[in-house]
Amino acid sequence: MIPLTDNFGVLDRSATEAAHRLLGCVLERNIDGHLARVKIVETEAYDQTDVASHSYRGETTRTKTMFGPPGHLYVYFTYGMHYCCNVVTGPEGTGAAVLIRAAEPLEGSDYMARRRMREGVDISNGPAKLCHALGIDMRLAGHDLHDEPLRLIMKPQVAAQSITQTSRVGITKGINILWRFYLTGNPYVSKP
DNA sequence: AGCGGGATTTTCT
DNA sequence: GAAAATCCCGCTT
Repeated sequence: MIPLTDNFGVLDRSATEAAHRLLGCVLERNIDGHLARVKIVETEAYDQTDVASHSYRGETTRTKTMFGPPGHLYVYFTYGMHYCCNVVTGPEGTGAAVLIRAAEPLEGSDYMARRRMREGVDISNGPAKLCHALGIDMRLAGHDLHDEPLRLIMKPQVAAQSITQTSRVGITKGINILWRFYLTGNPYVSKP
């Protein structure tokens, strides 16, 4: 049954607002007969006005998903071996997206630990670790997060007082803006 | 606990 | 040709 209101509507906002709202939301991955569920605990915002963003120089083959509708998945391959995933936000056409940097396993942690060949926080305390744990690669590039096998389940907004806001990680440009958000004290945050 | 380098490929200068 | 929205291993304190 189709819900009366599409709760993905909150993603049709600026990347920074959406980055707030995505904290505490759940990613549900169906893979290989397993169900893996994780809670998002760390995010970063990017948009076309931002020198650190892949969308800064406009739409390209690589970044076209970022300029598409909110609620789809922008996946990129980096450092020759890692994948990272972003949720596209709004307004559509502005090249805005939120990097999912870390998440806390809720279900299927044994399966994810096996994929990662690691245990505990090392399962998913980083953007490439999370993608490895959930089996996210270019096959899911542009995927609509309403649909199987990877769904985003929106949750109520987390209280502002439990969110820490800092500079983003791993970039050399745009370090002056505080577009990284995480759940204060959560052990799965990549770099507290 | 902290630093340095290697892996490995896409993208831009 | 070099940097990159990273991770892992090994060496040094």
